[in-house]
Amino acid sequence: MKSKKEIILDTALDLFAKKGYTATSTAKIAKQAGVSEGLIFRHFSNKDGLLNAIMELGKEKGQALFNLIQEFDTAKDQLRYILQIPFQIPIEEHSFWKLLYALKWQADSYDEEISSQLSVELVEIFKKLGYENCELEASYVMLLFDGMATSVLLKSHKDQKEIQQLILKKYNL
Amino acid sequence: MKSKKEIILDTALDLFAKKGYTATSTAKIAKQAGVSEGLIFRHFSNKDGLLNAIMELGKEKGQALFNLIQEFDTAKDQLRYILQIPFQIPIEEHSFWKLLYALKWQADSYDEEISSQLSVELVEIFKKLGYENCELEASYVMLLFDGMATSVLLKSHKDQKEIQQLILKKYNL
DNA sequence: TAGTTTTGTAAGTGATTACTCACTTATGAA
DNA sequence: TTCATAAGTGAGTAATCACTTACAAAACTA
Repeated sequence: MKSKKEIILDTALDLFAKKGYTATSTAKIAKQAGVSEGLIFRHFSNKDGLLNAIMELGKEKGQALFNLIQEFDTAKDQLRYILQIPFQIPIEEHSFWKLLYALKWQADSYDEEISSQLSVELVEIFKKLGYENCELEASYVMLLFDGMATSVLLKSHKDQKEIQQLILKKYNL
Repeated sequence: MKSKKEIILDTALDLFAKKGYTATSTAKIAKQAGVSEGLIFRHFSNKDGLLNAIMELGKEKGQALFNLIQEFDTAKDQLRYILQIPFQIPIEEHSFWKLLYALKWQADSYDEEISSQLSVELVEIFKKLGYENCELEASYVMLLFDGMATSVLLKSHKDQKEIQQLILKKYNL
């Protein structure tokens, strides 16, 4: 059984992802979570602290996805894995990724840490694959990665398998 | 000289793009614009009406960019033009596009009209270019387009010329 | 010039905001 | 049992929210 703290975290993530951070009041979170509003501030220093806790938990799950890159032996396999990450984001984690991507457009972004790490790994992969301008090709894939994630998180799900195939084909994977 | 109505529109766009729609109060808009808060509601029915007026003005400017597609004779020239649109968004229109992309992650999106039109044109272009699966290739370019725009609007400006070149090269343009 | 409309302001409105406070209840160790 | 701490509540707080009202200045029209 989930603790009330966990319920608050889940509910806040759900509402932040659906309605946006500023558009979600602590009163609404408390009501939907079935707890008193005061309890939110017992567990978290303030509304920002609640958001930070959510992003910290989500980042750990995201990190797990990226750590798997190293498990693949060849650069080709690693690239194939990276290019399909956006399409395999678990349903249960959709809210977190949606919130992460929505927050990118506000002042403070939470995704720089993760994305810069991915960028570094991509450069290494393209070096191994013998590409001319590895940094540039990595930047392109980062851009493609953002586009894929946006498509998965916002658009309909029907053509995604085909698009995924097309992208892998473009990199001879 | 700009009318106070125009100053309100400019100021609201600036703040909405920087801080987000819900995080920007009508009081802050009035203060930065140097007008009374009441004047906002004299010119616009409510805060949503103000946003709608901004998006309507911006959409016209955006439409002008897309209408230029038809000015090019060959499918190749049209595709070349489309692929560089995100890189040539005027500085003065950055706020509008940033707001448009930020709002995509909230409930109601304003960009479907524009993007669906672009999608249709891309399918036609790929038909003319003899591509196998034109709808799929168009979806891919739409996704790429989103990634490019995001990169231009949020990231540093230094590598963008090179990325633009790379993308054109990938389509033999 | 007189009358009408438009543009603008200052001071409000009730509702909602994030957050606090005093207090009660549950948990667990000695 | 006792005592300390953690978990939880409900009723507050001042500030801010979107929006309204009453009224004045300015601009247009006859």
